[in-house]
Amino acid sequence: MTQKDSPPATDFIREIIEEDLKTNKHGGRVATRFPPEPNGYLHIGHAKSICLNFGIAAQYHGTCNLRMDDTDPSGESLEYVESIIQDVRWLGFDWQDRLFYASDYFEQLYEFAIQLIKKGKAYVCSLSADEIREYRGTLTEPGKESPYRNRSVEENLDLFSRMRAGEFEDGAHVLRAKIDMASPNITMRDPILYRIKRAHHYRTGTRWCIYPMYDFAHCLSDSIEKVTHSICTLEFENNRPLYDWILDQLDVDCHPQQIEFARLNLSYTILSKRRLIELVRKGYVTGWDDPRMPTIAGMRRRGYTPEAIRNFCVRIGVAKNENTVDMSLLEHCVREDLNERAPRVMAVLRPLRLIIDNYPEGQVEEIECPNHPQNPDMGSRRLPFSKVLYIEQDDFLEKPPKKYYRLAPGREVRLRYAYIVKCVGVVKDEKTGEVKEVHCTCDPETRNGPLPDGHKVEGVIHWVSADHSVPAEVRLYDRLFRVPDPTAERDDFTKYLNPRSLETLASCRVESGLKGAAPGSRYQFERLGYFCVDAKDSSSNKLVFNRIVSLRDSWAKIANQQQKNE
RNA sequence: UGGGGUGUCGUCAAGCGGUAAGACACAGGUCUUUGGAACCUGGAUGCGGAGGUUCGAAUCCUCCCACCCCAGCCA
Repeated sequence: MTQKDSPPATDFIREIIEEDLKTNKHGGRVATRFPPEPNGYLHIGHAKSICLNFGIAAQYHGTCNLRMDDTDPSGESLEYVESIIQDVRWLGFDWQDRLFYASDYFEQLYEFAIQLIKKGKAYVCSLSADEIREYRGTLTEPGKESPYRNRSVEENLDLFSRMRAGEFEDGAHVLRAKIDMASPNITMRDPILYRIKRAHHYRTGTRWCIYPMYDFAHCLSDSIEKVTHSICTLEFENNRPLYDWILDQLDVDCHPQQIEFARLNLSYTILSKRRLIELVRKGYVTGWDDPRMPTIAGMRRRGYTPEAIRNFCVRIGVAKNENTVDMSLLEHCVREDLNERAPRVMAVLRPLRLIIDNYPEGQVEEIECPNHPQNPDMGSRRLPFSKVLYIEQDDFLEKPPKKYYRLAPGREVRLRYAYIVKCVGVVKDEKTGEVKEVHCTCDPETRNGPLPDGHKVEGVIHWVSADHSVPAEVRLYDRLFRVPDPTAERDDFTKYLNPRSLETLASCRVESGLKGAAPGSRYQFERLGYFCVDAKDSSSNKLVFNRIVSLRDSWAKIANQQQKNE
């Protein structure tokens, strides 16, 4: 972690841990774990959990394990494992040699199941899936006991070992805990512990045809790893009695405490694995690392920094309230970080030729430009200035509205770090009326200094020398969805996809120094926003930049209001 | 109509019986060679509602209301 990360705020989980430390509940030990299922990529919601678990471990001098919760072979894969490892590491966390897999515990878990059977606390049930559902009862009605509930220990042992041996069809039997079919908590109505599933597991291959369920595997995995605080999300609150029940029946020397917190929701995006997979599979995005995705991989490619994401996770807090955090807070954290560290650079996204009529043809001056106006330590560079420049199309308007103080006929504007120029003419396309060129004169006295008579120019615009700049493609990314909560209505969330979430600008011009920029490096394009060299598509022949986030644009706000008032 | 949770500013979120932190967003302003950044100011007489206890309640009690989760051989 860097120093600029805010100090970890306290929260109810840390309070519990501090209390436990005070009472020496776990011998002063703090051990957490982050247990993703490798069936999808990690997203910003996982980042909250990662920061919580690893953050707590670091803060209290404990440990945090990375554990693949891979108990359901369907959908799990090595690709996901590798992405998870990469993402957690990229976020800045280290589990040293404690990368674990629930699938590594299959043998132990099986033994625990035997123990349960021997204690008369589990039985093999031969009801069909439909029957089990019927027997389970409803929210308001108690369930019925399975006719197989009172099989003898011997029979259960025999059946269970034959389940493992592959003697039965998928679904023919399950192992169930013998708890209470009348429990008001449905989780406790003889929950299924093991199912027969002939599926290839990405790690254990075909060694197993029975797989433990989450409730059975999770608490025991925690216990095996000697976790002290098992932090999970709210939807598992109903499962906590079962978590405790299983550990209470078995002969284990570690009984972790499960604590639940509210998962993160973010406006203008979705954070459900199922839906993210749908976006990828149906091609709404280019992949898990599409820069519009709320995945760690997507945000990394977009140019977000781990520091910004960690800081965001600190600032959103940890509590039990259902919450939807404003996307603007994430964007704020990204700007805050990048403002400090991104070197400034000149880039013109939508070029408009600006010709300085009174500037000598062929003359080139070197203009000294600081790489960061507030931080001289970041040095400076020299930018070529010449008669023909490119400026931003937005920075010239023939009929400027009120409060517009950029270039317009007869108006003056400062070319950043260079001269003040005055617009003396416009060349338009005869047919379309489109402005093709802007002609200006410049006052040689004003080079990078105040006007001689002291009067100031309000507008400052960025520029690039036509002959000395290089072409680039810039991808302008915006929010993935056009509404704050795409899943609010029951209908298809994809209809709320923002059609303008990506705009590709193919003929941008950037200062030539950017030619050798390393993939992933981040810059502020002056007055526009923060951009990074796309790690996948950019090359020395074809520069490709991603817009990470725009600068706050108070002119856009004014212009918007003016439009509304009309 | 069962059980488990949660309700404090637009959004997060502190508060733990002594008189409503902070952040983002928003609105004004200062400054400015980024309409950026930075800085300043403004906002809940109010804590889901109604009662009660108390000198004193967001904090304790009672009742009510709203929302979320649970009926996968998913996690």
